Amino acid sequence: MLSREVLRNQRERVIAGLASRGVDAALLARWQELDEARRRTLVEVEDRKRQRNEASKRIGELKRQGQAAAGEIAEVSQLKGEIEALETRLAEIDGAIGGVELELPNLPHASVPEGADESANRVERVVGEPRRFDFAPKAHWDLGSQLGILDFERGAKLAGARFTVLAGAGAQLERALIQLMLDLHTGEHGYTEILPPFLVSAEMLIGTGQLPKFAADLFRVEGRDLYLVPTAEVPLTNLHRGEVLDEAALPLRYAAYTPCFRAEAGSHGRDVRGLIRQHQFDKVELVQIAHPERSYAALEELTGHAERVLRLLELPYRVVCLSTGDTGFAAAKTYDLEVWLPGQDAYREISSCSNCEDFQARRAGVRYRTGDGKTALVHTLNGSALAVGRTLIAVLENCQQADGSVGVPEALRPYLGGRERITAGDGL
RNA sequence: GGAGGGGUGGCUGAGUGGUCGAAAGCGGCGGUCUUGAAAACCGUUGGCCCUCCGGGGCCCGGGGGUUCGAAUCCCUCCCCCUCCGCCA
Repeated sequence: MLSREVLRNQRERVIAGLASRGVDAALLARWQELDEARRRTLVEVEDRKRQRNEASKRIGELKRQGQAAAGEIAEVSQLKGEIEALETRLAEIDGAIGGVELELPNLPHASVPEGADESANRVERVVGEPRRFDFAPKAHWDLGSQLGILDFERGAKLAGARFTVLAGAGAQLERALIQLMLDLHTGEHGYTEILPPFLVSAEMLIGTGQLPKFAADLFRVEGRDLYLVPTAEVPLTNLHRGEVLDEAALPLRYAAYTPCFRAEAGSHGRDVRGLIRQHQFDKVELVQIAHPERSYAALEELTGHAERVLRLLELPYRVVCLSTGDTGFAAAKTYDLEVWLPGQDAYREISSCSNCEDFQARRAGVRYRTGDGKTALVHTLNGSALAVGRTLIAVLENCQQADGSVGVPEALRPYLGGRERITAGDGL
């Protein structure tokens, strides 16, 4: 949510920012109309209430003195009707303006490249060099199937398309990656590990911005106000919902492993093969709740923490700053980490690190107390570090050998009982 | 799933229809005293919204109702606690 103060008083910035993200200008005009109506009505209803309160007070005094108060009672009765009507109107306006506000995306940071889609994204740096193969590298779906560690058929049998079974060394590799990432972030990067609920209420999803706009991407539990988490960002960012935090405690850093569940109604036909786009995948997520003055430094730091995993695994990647049109709903600035996948001869997204500034904090009511005793909204950041399924893909494709086996990266071996190689027969 | 008891300010806790945004204590902040600190004493101490910057409105778990008037009465939802049942 954008602040009403900004929406009212920084018109040009808001118009330009929303336009660069492809938001219809009519939505903003509608907001302005509602805001004016709301304030008019509020002043009116509050004036009536003041009159009513004064009259009620007089009634109390008169009654205590044993005097009649018929005139005052009639006055209040009259005011009551007026107040009711005004409050009904105010509630309608509030509902409407709140609805508009929940649909408005965050404004992009000044450093974000302008553009309608990913073609305008800016490559910040390229790290590591794609390995040269002296054989034709396979895609992970062939590699994994042949090793018996990825079973797409049985995944589909159990739950349908976009579900996969990991078996044997595949399942162990997934678990090892999770462990490696959590150990790194908690041990070296100062994050507190959290194991949150995997189901959350609609309120939490409104807090982080998935609802009300993107309900179609979520799995909902039938008959309940509960959703499967699409990312641990949701429970982690909402962890301090409604709280006033101690300024000295900032930034708070949280890391969590969760499975993530995405219905992704709009993705039919994209990445249908392999593990890239699944209804269920594992992710280790980082969240920082930061002081507003230090949130952009925190974004660089957090992105570095995600990169650290790729470096440890010796996977080539690049860092991309998303353009205004490609940046997600809640974010002001996002870096994507794209890992090199030799099987697809392309860089593919493996992490997304965002500064949401106060956009989510306003929705979720996360504040801190300032030096002068006031409260102010925190800034929230989140990043995948990393998407585990895609990391597994990257390991398989980058570390594959001519004979179809896969070498285990050095850093991962302690988590796999010293195993150096995955070969046929290590799965189903 | 069944039975009962509760949700009041940073915390403990009083308040059962009117001057209650709310006693008291603790904590916090400021001051007096002190070489300094503690103790003692005095004062102060919630949030949100609107504003013609004078002020005004709202908030006692959420929502609704009764009433001229609700922290207080009624309905409903949520959460917490105790006991029983079930269960990993």
